[in-house]
Amino acid sequence: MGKRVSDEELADPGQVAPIRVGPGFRVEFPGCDPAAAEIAANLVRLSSAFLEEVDRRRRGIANLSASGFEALAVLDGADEPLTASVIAARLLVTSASSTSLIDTLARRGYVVRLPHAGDRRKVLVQITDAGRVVVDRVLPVVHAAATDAFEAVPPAQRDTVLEACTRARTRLVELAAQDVPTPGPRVRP
Amino acid sequence: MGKRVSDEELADPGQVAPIRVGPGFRVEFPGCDPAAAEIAANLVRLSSAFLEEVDRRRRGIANLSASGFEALAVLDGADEPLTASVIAARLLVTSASSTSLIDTLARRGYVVRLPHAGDRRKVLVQITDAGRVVVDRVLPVVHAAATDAFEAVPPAQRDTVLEACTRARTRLVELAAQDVPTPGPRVRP
DNA sequence: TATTGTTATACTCTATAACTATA
DNA sequence: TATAGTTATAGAGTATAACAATA
Repeated sequence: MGKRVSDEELADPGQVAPIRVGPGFRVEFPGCDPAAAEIAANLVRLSSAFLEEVDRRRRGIANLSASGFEALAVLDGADEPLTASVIAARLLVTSASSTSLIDTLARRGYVVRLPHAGDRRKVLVQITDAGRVVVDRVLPVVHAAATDAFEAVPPAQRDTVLEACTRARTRLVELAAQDVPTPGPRVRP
Repeated sequence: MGKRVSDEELADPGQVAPIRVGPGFRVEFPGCDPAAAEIAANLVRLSSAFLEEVDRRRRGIANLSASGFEALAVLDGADEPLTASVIAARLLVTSASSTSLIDTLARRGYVVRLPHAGDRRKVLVQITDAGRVVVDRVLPVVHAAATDAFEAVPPAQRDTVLEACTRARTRLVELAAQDVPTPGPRVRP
């Protein structure tokens, strides 16, 4: 039978409303800001909807994961072969994951491994012509999806969104350097 | 040796700047909007940074994937047992993935499977007390992370961000219903 | 000794397809 | 026949740990 789509998936009546939290939020989660929760929920939902659309458009181009496309784009943009560890760092994955990702790309003929002249422990990963063809087809698809999705946002709102994103990311960089805080308990409704 | 962190990860000088596209964008990707590309990049980056922080805070609570936590939250919020297919629909996964997810949750004692009284093909999934304990610990962590990350966004900007998110999501719902467009070619710089 | 990359192990998640038991 | 859920299969991704070659 394979993939089945259940009832709920068809429930969207064409109207998209902002995700809001209920009126009991402040009581249920003392010390938490309902407006912040709403911003977070809406941003995450939007990001995943956008990535889904990108993925849908990308599907026909090559059978690669998001990381696979990203690695190719990084290699194409670098204009020179990169070591496995540099790729791992750019993609924020472990060296082991990087190895398996490069394995996949090499198996498909999108990259080749070259010995590093100066340091024979290192491996240089070079994008092939076939890999460049994939990048040339993928990047326009991604940017077209962005254009289609965000041209609905008026220019006046764009700077505000960019600034808000930057503020929040700045805060997240700080938070990541701190210990995990213990939040107050949930007060069940 | 295990997980190693490479040089580049330490490269952040404490300053977070908006992600911008280069001046050659319009030439390289004809018909695409550089401002849209910037919005998209910044939103996706922010969303993933936020989810990473949530994941970091969530790690100590239970050894579950994001889908695992989400499924528990859905079951907790529903206030009644849900069928496997309803869970699959809420989480936007296939019925097969739902089965394996429920397997994992059941193995850990966070849910139990019950027979459905009316329709013996169906399986009801019920959250256990142990599962509720996990939800009670996870939700405050998520909302605290949102509060910490987004309190840096001034209230005046919040409504704008929410509105922009909703506009873009509306557009993405429309796009998802259309055929994948063929974008113009990339003009290599 | 430290570092680079690979391998080994184990688990999760994904998708598709076939299968069962019901309806 | 159609539906609900499971199982089978195959692939990709994750993390941790151990390892060989090289520095």
